[in-house]
Formats: sequence, C-alpha cells, structure tokens
Amino acid sequence: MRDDIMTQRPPKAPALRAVSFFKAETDPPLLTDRQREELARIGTRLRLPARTLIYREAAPAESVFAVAEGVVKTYRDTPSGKRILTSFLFERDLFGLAQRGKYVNAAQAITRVTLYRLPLKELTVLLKHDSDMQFQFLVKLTHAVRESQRRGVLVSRRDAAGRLSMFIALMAEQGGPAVAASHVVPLPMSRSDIAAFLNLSLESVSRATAELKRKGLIAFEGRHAARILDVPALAKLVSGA
Amino acid sequence: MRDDIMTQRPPKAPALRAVSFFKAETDPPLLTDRQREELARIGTRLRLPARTLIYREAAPAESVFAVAEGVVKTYRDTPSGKRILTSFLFERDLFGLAQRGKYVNAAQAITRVTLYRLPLKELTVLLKHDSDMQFQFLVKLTHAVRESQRRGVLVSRRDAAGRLSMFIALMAEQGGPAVAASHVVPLPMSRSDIAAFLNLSLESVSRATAELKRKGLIAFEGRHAARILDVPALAKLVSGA
DNA sequence: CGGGTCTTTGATACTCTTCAACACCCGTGG
DNA sequence: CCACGGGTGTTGAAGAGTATCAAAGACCCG
Repeated sequence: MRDDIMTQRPPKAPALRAVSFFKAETDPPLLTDRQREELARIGTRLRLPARTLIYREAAPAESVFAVAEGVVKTYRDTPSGKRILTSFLFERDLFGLAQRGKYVNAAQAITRVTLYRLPLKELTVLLKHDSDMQFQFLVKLTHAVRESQRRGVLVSRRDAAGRLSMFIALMAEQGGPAVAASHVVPLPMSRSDIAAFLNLSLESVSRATAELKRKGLIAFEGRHAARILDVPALAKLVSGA
Repeated sequence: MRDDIMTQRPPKAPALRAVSFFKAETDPPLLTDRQREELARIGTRLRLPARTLIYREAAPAESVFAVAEGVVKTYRDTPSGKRILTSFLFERDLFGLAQRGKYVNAAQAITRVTLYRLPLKELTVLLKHDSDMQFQFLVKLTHAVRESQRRGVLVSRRDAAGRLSMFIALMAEQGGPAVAASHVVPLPMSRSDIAAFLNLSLESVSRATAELKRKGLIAFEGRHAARILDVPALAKLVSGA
C-alpha cells in the first residue's frame, strides 16, 4: 500500500527483479535510480493494449524490453501447429531473447502493458560503460536461467493436477507478500495460455482445476483469480506427487 | 584435426562457447588469451574421473565451473524420487547455477573431465573490472537461457521417438562440423541419463531407439554413438511431429 | 440483451509408465 | 582363457493418464 504510493508517483523507470546467486538476507533493488534514468534515456516508453503482438519469432531483434507494468507472454509455435509458452513476464522482468540478430520467441501482451523498449545497440554500449549495471543484468539473466529450468521441472510431472498446483504456487510466489497474505492468486492469463505453459491440453487444465476445486484446495474468484483454501494440502501436492 | 594440435598442446585455459544475440557471420572465441589467462589465474584446474559428484543440490555455492574437457550433467531430484536432468555440459560450457548462495542443481561428471573451478568472489571482482569479459559472460548466459528453453520445447513433444530424434539432433549440433560430416553422433551419457533429460522412462527411450533403428534412420555403433543413416528422414522427424 | 469467445464436461483412443523378466556387455577374478 | 557378476539395456503385457473430438454451458464486451 505504502509501496504503491512510493513507486507509482513517478512514471516507473525500467527496473529489474531477481534473486541473486549470492547469499543475502534481502533482495535490494538491482538498479540505482541513476541507472534507471540512464536506461530510460536510451529507451522508449510504450503503452500497449492487451493482446498486442510485440514481436514475432525470427523477427530482427533490435531491442530488449523491460516490463514496467502488466503481463507479457513469450511463445513458440511448433511446425505441428502447437504453441509452447516459454515464459510469463511480469513487472521488472526483461524479455527479447535473441540469437544471431533474431528473436527466438514471439512476445505478446496479455494485459495492458507498459514497456521500456531498450535498443540493443545503445544498451550494450551502456552496459560496457557501466560495469555495475552490467553485473545486475548478469544477475537477472541467471535468474532467467533458473526460471526456465523451473518450468522444466514443472512439466516433468505427469499428472495435470500436480502441474497446475505448481503453477499456482509459482504465480503466488510471483505476486509477492500481498498475495501470500491474502491467499488470492491472480491468474491474468487465459486457460489456454496456462495449458500451453504447462504443456497440457486446454481440457486437461480445466479438469485439473475442477479436481482442485472438488478437493477443496482452491476456489475460483472469477476466471482470473484463485483463492487458496487449504495451504498445507496444496503445498503437499506441489512438492510431493 | 589441425584444431586438436592447436588447442591441445597447451593446457586449455578456460574458454566459453556461445551463439551471440547479435547477427554475425562467424562466432569468434568469446575470450581473448589474456582473459583466459586471468581466469586460469583465479581458478583451479581439476581433473576428475567419470561419475564424480562435483557438488550436491543446495550445497554452498562458492564457485562456478568451466568445462575444459569431458562431459558433465546437472540434475535435480524430486521429492517423489524422480531425477530430472536439467543440462548436459560440454567443452567451453559453464555450470554452477546458484541462488542465494546455494546450488540449485547437483552436478556430476559423466566422462573423465577437466574443469576450471572459478571462485565466485574472485570471479565477480574480475568481471566488474573487465567489462568486456563480463559482457562475454552475459552472452554465454543468454545462450544458457536459450538452451534451457530448447529443452522445454523438446519435452513438449508427446511422442518418445520425436523427443529422441530432437535429442540426437541436439547432440549432433553440439559435436560441431566433425560430427556433422561423419554423421556419427557421440552419446557419452547413459540411457538413463537420456531418459531423465527427455523426461521419459528408461524403457521408452529404449523403445524409441528401437523404433528409429527399425525405420532405418539411425544405427548404433556401440552404446555411446549413433550413426545417422537417413538424414532427411531424421530431420523431418525432428521438425514435424 | 446478444453475439462470440472462453470454459467446462463427456466418451473414446492413444501413448507412455510401470512391473517383470530376460539379454547384453564388460571388467574381474579364477 | 573362461566363467562370473553387476550394472546396463531390451522386450513384453497390463494399467494409468492425458489428448482428442464433440457439444453444451458460462462469461464478457459492446
């Protein structure tokens, strides 16, 4: 609450969130105000409505994007017509993964979003000049590797209910302390996005949610929020099988 | 061949391989000789026999490791007793992914390996002082993110033969031009490692290899090498479903 | 209120997993 | 040189779980 007042008054300059690989009690903001200003200077602030396609797979990659507000998904379409969601991006996340000058995923806004578009060229110059900022990007990238591996662990489970429970736990964690306290987890994405992320069919996700409801673990508050009713039971499902 | 003579005469200092996010015709070595020397200076050269456990999951993370020679796997054990292989590491790869001072995976040598153990503390100091080297680590990390996502795409396929074919293609790619020319793909890891990487049961991997053999796509030369017999057919299986 | 999208539910088929037994390979030791 | 043993890999049959196809229901936006 006080947090809202503090951070939303000025238009949010690009920021990063990540858990460091160092042992640390707290996770301080990765970037200083000055660094954020510098990023804002080379970048462009974009406000995009929900569902906007930000870039396509294999499009020329000229920028990296920082999420200031809203939710973004990145995905890949397989030759067989299936869509794989590689990640959900939230506030203070980066996206725009490229290889040889081309994006390896497509990116699309899920909600209305505010982004900072950071031209790769200027960004690399900036990073090479500001060793400290570069280090923070390095920390952020290791965070991204972990997150990607986490999805790998997620989809390794066979049962749909188990995958879904891990996903809800993931989203709860992402929401921060406010979500943890209220036990209400926002799920801004569609069921079909969840299915593509969990590598399940749409129907399996639906049946899994039904199962969790039936068992009294969660309840839905509209389509885009889940209330956790039985925390220990859900935690057990998340860890065990 | 000429490459062997060039690189193996002096003990290989730590090196990195990665595809850059920039558009580039060639992929030059990421590190200069001087940078490699500096890394060698802060690091320790280790020679370990096959199967050596390098570190456990959740162990205090004090170092990053660079592979100079041999093959390493990183894995995670789930509460339900299943083992998930998160990556295979080859020459010029890095491993030692940590979070809050602890390794998030375990790491084990598959073959006899030569490693450089780089203390995190010294490494970060070095990186902050050498902005250019830090940038190369950043490139390497984006490479790691892509590789991790690739595994995500791999395991999204339902059919075992499809996953295996993608895996063989991955290993072939890793082998470089020599492998591509000979069509013989080294598979130094065990079937059970492959199974854990592909998120399949041991038996399914076995059946998938049998299927590929039966269809005349590949032949095995011993247990740790596959010869690709029908390149276009395999490529088709790799891409399509 | 209406149209269309998103979601839920149902029945069938398909693929992998599991459990079990067997075959194979290779280093070891007689 | 050969037999042995253990790990490794292969093959078979039954069972579990999701994917798929089909259709009805709920929700949201205009």
